[in-house]
Amino acid sequence: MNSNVIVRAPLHVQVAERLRLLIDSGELAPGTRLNENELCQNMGVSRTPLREAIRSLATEGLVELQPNRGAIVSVVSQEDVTEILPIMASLEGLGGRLAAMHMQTDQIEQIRQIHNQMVTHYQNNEVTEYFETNRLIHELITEGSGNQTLVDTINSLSAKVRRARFSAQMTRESWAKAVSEHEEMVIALEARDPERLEAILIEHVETKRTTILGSLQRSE
Amino acid sequence: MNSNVIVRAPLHVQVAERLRLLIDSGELAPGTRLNENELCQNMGVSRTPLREAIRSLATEGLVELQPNRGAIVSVVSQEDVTEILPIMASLEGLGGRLAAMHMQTDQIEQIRQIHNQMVTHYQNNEVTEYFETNRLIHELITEGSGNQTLVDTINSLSAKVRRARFSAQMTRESWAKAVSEHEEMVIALEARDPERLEAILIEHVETKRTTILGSLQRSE
DNA sequence: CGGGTTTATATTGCATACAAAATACGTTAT
DNA sequence: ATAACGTATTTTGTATGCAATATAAACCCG
Repeated sequence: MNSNVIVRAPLHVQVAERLRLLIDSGELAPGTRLNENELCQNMGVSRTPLREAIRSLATEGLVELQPNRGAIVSVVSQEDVTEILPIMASLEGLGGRLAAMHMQTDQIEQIRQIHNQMVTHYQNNEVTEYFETNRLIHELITEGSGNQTLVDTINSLSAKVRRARFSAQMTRESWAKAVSEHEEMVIALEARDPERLEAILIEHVETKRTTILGSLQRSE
Repeated sequence: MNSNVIVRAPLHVQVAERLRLLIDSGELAPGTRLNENELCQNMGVSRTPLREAIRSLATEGLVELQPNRGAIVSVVSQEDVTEILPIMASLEGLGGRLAAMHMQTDQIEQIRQIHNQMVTHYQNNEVTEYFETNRLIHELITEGSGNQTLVDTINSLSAKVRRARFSAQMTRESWAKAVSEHEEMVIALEARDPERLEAILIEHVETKRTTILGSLQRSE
């Protein structure tokens, strides 16, 4: 009998994870060339698993392969974000609708608590903590849909938008609006009102879109 | 000056394409083990590019990696389909809404023509041709959204459902319903009515869901 | 004869080696 | 001085080889 065999993840998976982190943190900025030898030395692996990892990231869309010239960290353009946000709106809306139907009461209570934390961070002007709790709430609602494929799809899209790093600069105004929408979200969830939660989430992403485009305007 | 340089795709890309075809056609059935040596010999390449291709397919979800035991063609379960269809509904709905706003008149006319062909195939009971024209119409509408990310996302999900091969057996009744919904779709598109087209598309995927689940019931 | 253990074989995982292409560099010619 | 060419170096692409793990087979013992 051995039911709990320990299978440590293959190297190429570990490497892919690490690369994902480096890209997500911005340590590997968009447009950066991935030099295989260099990365191999840094991570202490041979080129084979590294290259396998790069191929994976390429199909994920995180890097772009240039034949005979290696891979670069893919750049997320304004157009990309413009394309992605409406999709996110639909999907988050769907997730919210399903969550309002399926979530357990204690799970909803948990979200309420995290939401309250988020509001505190907002009031204290703690941007990083705000974004983190914000992200967590969206994640929990989506997971509350019970639809893993939906969670994966949203995550993959969300990662790209996040990497664009347009969202850092909110105006006081749009930030307030976002928080009030979040308040409404939790209320709709507590009332288990699928249609309402869906509508709010769609509206919420729309707010985000406006914020991002506004920030792009200002930065030109 | 050389603007039309011939860059032939890297081996691992070609191999991935070929594998995708084999899986999609059912030649490599779900659950089949991918033996590296065997495939290498068949395709006349070494293991390195083959393995890179397999990694790509794994992140696409077409195959499943089992550490130290290679890869198997992933099996699309009933649960998977149940998860995917609501997502498809949302996304196709979104695509339709955008398409109704953006598509050119001649593009809409083209869809009308293909639609008429499809109806003929329906009347002549030509199942294969029906499915093909059907698929083409959905593809054209989605592409009409002008949102490439949306097209890609839908295609990736759609591929999985198609691979499940539940949809082959429609009842006369559900087939008729599907055709009539398609008729409404084209009408809404010609009227450039975004909300209506979106609603029909969502309803249409719901019909598909019912059909598939019904076919699953019967096959038990 | 059957269950379990050992041994052999096959298969995957990773590293290295070689080939081809691209980039960088230096030289020459204008 | 600069542009263009050719060579050297780096970097990527592919193949092969070795180690580790899993599967299959043979064997032993009850």
